[in-house]
Amino acid sequence: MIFDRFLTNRRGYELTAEELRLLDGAVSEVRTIDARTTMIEAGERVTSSTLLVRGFMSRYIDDPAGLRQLVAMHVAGEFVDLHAYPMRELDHSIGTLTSCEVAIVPHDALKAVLEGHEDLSRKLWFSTLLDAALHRAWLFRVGRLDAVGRVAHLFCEMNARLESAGLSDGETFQLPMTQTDIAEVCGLTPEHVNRVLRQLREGELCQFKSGSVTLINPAALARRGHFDPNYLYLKTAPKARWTN
Amino acid sequence: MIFDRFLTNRRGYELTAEELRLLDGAVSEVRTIDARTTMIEAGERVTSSTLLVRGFMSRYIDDPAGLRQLVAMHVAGEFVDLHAYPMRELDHSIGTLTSCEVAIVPHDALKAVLEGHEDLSRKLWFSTLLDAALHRAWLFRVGRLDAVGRVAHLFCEMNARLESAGLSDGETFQLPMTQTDIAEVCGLTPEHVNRVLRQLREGELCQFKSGSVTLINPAALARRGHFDPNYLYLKTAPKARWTN
DNA sequence: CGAACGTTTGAGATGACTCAAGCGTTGTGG
DNA sequence: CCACAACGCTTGAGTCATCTCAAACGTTCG
Repeated sequence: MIFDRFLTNRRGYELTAEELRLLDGAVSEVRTIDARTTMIEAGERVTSSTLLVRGFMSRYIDDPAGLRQLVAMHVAGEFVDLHAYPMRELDHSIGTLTSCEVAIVPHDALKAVLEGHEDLSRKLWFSTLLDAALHRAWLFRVGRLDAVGRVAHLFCEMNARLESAGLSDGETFQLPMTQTDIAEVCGLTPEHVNRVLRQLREGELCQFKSGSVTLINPAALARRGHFDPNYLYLKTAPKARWTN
Repeated sequence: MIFDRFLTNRRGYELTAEELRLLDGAVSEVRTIDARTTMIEAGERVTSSTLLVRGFMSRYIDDPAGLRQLVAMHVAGEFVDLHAYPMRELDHSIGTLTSCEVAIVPHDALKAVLEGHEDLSRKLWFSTLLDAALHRAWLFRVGRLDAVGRVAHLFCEMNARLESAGLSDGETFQLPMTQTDIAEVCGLTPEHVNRVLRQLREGELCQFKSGSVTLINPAALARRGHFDPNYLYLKTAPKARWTN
């Protein structure tokens, strides 16, 4: 069941068995993509969307001047570019961080499946708006938090999302990003991210080492990052108690 | 015709006369809201969406610590919170900048109208994803540009959007924001915005005075703000030639 | 073994912030 | 109709967070 993890633990949007079957039936192909590969280039016309089955992907805006800003991270179970279905072409690029397994859903097949299934359509619509909600939280992060707060916020978010996907125990999880990736998420320089990580470690809030995060004091980390998981629309809050 | 301006000048998404009629028919009420009023508080359950007919609105995230980050600006002709239709409750607040005229579209009525109208549904879906594309561009702005670049980018975007709405001649337009509003969009302090505006004026790029922007050198301003209007999905590019 | 890449650390520069004060405008109530 | 409060704008001085540039180190992989 390819779509097994899709929209699990989301308030009122979980798929029925029938809907799961429909989406699985729309998959044309499952394939593997190497790590650090561009899957879709900004401006490309797209005729299928991609469900991430295993691995980590990111979406990013590249500037002619060479500036890069990550605008989204994706974990297993998420639709990476479902927004390409209504939009047809993308304003940003999409690539893998790790080696990834992805399921391809042609837009023709998707259209056929959605015909007459208004509930499922709304759930898919919702899932693209969830990404928008994350964009907003990311805006708050880079617009209003200091460097330590930004990284703390990112780690809290990834923990919550990975926990929902069954990929974090609420304490330790794989996050295969380089310090440069973190910098491109947080609007910082890689050097400064390095110093920030040391501060988080020395402050005994969390540890980041070779693509793996350990939360030492999750509540304090959440406080430091002004993190409130509400924007994730989860049914059950992350295990770690965020509110104090 | 309330929806007259909705999705005009968007590549391949303009409404047919029939669709326009359908949407207009779903409006339950048109009313006026005072300036500087909160229309929807974050976390509220919402059962209708709002088309902005006249005026300026903003969406923002407020933090318990008092930090505020604007995540969207809205101009006449835009659906301010159509995403509330699939999402049911919002992760952010919505308020007016100026006095506004808004059209209320109850979700029941909307649902009835969309039943069987897959094309219109996709256009509405698209319009919510357009907001997400703007979020991404805003992320690039605050994550990767310096203060002057951020304000320049904002002015370029607002010019392009207002031009599409028939509210900018490509040179001068109303933008009824305070310097504090601009700061809350750009992730800056109001004092620094003041200095940035002086720099833009003295560099003869643009002028901002009592809620009105005048572009003096639009091409140079766009360059300074690394502005590329592609993410707006416009059919016709803004009048000012952005590419040098 | 060497190249490429990611991480770590340092020193110095600087852009943006903080705090503080003064000015102009607007709206309002006495 | 004036006075004053509230608000937004402007400017200055000093501080600090983050950046830039540079170098060195570790690890991985061909």
